Amino acid sequence: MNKTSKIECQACSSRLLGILCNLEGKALKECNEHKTTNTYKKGQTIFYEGNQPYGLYCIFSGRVKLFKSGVDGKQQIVRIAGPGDLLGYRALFATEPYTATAETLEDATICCIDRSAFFPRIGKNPELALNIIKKLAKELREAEQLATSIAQHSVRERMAELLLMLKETYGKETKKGVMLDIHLSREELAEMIGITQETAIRLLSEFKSDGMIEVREREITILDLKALLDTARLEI
Amino acid sequence: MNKTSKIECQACSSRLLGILCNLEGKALKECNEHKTTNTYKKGQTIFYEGNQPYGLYCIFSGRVKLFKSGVDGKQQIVRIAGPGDLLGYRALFATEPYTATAETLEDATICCIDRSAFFPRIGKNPELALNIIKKLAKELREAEQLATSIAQHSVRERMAELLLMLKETYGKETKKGVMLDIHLSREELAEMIGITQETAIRLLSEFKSDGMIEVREREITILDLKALLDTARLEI
DNA sequence: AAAGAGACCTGACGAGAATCATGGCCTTTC
DNA sequence: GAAAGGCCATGATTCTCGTCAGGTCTCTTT
Repeated sequence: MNKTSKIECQACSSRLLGILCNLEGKALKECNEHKTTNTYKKGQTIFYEGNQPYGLYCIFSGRVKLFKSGVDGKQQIVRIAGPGDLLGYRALFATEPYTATAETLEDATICCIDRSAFFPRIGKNPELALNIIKKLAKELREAEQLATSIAQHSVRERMAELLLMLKETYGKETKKGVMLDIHLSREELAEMIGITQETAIRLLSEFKSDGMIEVREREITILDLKALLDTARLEI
Repeated sequence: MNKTSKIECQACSSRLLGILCNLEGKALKECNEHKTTNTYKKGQTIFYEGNQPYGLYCIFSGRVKLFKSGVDGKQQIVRIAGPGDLLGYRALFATEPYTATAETLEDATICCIDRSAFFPRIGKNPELALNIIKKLAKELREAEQLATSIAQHSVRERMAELLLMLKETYGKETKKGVMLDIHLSREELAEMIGITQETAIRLLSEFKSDGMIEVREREITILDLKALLDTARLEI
């Protein structure tokens, strides 16, 4: 992690993507004054599960995975965040320690806003409060969906679901099909849906030989969307 | 479901337990004027997954389970709510349809506040907004915890965890140990942790013969807390 | 009293997925 | 250039837990 020249909130295009999109004027200036900008290499940890939050992280560039560690070192990825997303706000608002570890999936630039500069803003800015509420509501739905999926679906169904979910956020149309523009290892894919690395590899091989996807290195392209939807057994 | 004589928010002791605890004066009066009070028999449905929310439910008495239905009718209970808790606010704020079905576990009295009377309040009342944020943050943590638990822990560990979790909210100290003051069927216990009814029954029998718990009908008493903690393999 | 429904309990069996083990390929490091 | 380590791949084996099937008990209905 390195401190770099500060990114100015006022001119930050990433900010407009996330919760802080409605901040302006004085509020924005104040945020800007109470923050530092850091760069991280791929694989670096931003904060650890169990630590006390002392600030709010706002991603300028790069992607970050949030995961919980189990007893035997096994990890469960609960969320992937990108530009404009905030990190650690759940813990901050619940005034609890972090319940997950944040680690960069790629080289990243991330700002850290001092908690004392941010917290009081919520009361003064209804739009900000509503944005936070909406974001939390969305993440709650997704978390409940994940739990239900792990509990009720087979590993094959879950892998198909995962690819479809990744497509929503990272899908890029190409001539062949929809390419997933995010590089995750087989192990990380596995950790998102609570299966082992070996099983994930086997499933991807199956999907590949079934002609549903194409895999080159870590780049996955969905060739047959309909077959994948059938495999996921999702209604609609 | 029956309409009954309205419960006055101003005099409602259950309200103080939940998100609406800070409401007062004019705001409270307005809420009170735009709501109806209904009574439900045990096992009745309050709202269905997929429906559009048109109001906010506030529990006066009784307990409610929220669950998602899977493809083959299998249910996943995502939360249990009681007096003072709000229902359906996640969907309301995310402006989505309900993502779970709400059904009473006991006879219950529940008020329904018109959405148009509640929504604008958030902007005007920072404490209310902060309460909602905190509640969502807490539920998000619990949902992520559930997903991780189902993904990483054995059924035996999960059942021990579940009993410990129920103890936090519903535990009543008795001479023998801590009695869980909530009546759930074996199937409902199973649906909370993503296992089958048969497995749940087997596990409870095991726990009983190991002397960790005592079971009389649907009343479970924890006799050996330490053993249960060991079984759950939770790090304190 | 008989019949039916619903919750609880137990046993046998087998599929699904984890675990263990091994090898290949590629990149990094010395 | 050899060694080491990370990631991917595949086979063999193990075992957890779901499925199926049958049975008891209680309570309600006819």
